This record gives sequence, structure tokens and C-alpha cells, in this order.
Amino acid sequence: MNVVFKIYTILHNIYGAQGWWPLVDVGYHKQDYEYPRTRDEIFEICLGVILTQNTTFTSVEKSLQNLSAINSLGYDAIKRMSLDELKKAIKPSGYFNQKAGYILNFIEFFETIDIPTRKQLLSVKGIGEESADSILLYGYHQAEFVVDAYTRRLLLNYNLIKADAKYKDVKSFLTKEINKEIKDKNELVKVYQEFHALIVAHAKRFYSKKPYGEGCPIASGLKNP
DNA sequence: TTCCAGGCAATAC
DNA sequence: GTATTGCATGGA
Repeated sequence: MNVVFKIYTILHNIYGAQGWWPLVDVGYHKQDYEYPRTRDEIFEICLGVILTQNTTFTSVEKSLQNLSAINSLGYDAIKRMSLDELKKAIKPSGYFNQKAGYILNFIEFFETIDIPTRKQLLSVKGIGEESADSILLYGYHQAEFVVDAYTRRLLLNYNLIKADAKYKDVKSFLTKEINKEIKDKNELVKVYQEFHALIVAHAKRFYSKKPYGEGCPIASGLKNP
């Protein structure tokens, strides 16, 4: 078993399945990988992805609750809101002026496509590499690994990537290693979904404050097979 | 008070 | 293509 997959195994043993991406009416759905089931649920994930940019998910949940409370979680409902109403609802997530624009951009895009390609997503102002991969992985069950700041810190702590590694470099490194272990496409999506979620859960505890990685239990796990 | 969060786009070299 | 900066609220 390679180091990357071993890290995945260790994290899964510690924290168990994470059940991402959470939906307002469902919450975290551990062991149910069929979500999202409806187009509204797909959109809710896209909305959450945009809102969570550089923000904690608890703040995002407040914003989603604000929208839900006025029956405006859907894209059609959001379009009917005034810009100020939308900004007010998503205010807890921060950058609300920018994100309101991003959301409206995205709705325009979302309404014209069935299943987006990565390239199409990246053409939407407000959707960068991580957001595109999050949308594809959690919204459309595509095997696109999500790389975030936590992922970099964790891998850097074990000298598995260079400090200046690009998004694409980190992603290809991880996927190559994972793909050596997992051959089935559906299983691969589940592992990608869980792995990213596990990294976030773990990194919140051990990679949020400096020195990053202090007390990280993966170290002993890698030593003792 | 300072630091950071499940980033992105615009700008300047 | 790489580095820097603005965006903003909320919790530790």
C-alpha cells in the first residue's frame, strides 16, 4: 500500500465516513453516496461551494439557513430576489458583494447546461480550480480530486509535495497513488469524496494553527504498519 | 488584538 | 507564468 492510500486508511479508521456534501434538509449522509438526487440538490451543493470559499462551513450553513427560511434555496427563487436581499442572506459567509455576483453568474450558467465539464466551470467568474472540482466530485459524481489549503499543508508536512507545487501537481500526485489501489470507477468517486472530507476534518484539528502538523497522529500511523 | 477559515480575480511585473 | 492584493464576516 502506498503512502497516500495509507494516509487515507489511517484517517478513515480514526474519523469514519464523513458523508459529504451536506444538504440543508438531509445533513451529512454517511454511507449514502447517491446524493445529490435532484437538480435542486445539485444546485445547493454548487451554492455551498461558492459560499465556502475561504470561509468556515458553519458560516455557510447560516447563509443557507437564511435562504431556506425564506424559501429561496433554489436557483429560480434566488433569481427572483433583489441583489440586496441576496447579499443580506449570504452575509455570514463573508465577501458577500463578490459572492452574490458569483452566484448570479453561476445560475446563468447552470440553467443552460446539463452536466458541466471542468473547462466550462472554470469559465464562470467565481469558479476556480478547487470549486470546479468540488462541484464535479460532490455534485456530479465525477472522479475529480479536490485540493485545498489543508491538503497542501498535510502533504507538505510529510514531504510528499514541494512547497511551490501547483494545484495540478498536487492533484495528479494524489490521484495517481489512489488510482493504483482503486480500479472501480464508482468506488473511486467515493474514495475521492471521503478522502477530501477526511483531510478537512483532520486538518481542522492539526493543521489550522502553527506549527502545522503538531501532534498529527498520522506520523506514528505511517511508522507502525 | 491578532489570526485564520473547506478561494478567486485583478493587477503588476 | 508568478507574486501580490482586495474581498468581509465570525470564531478562537
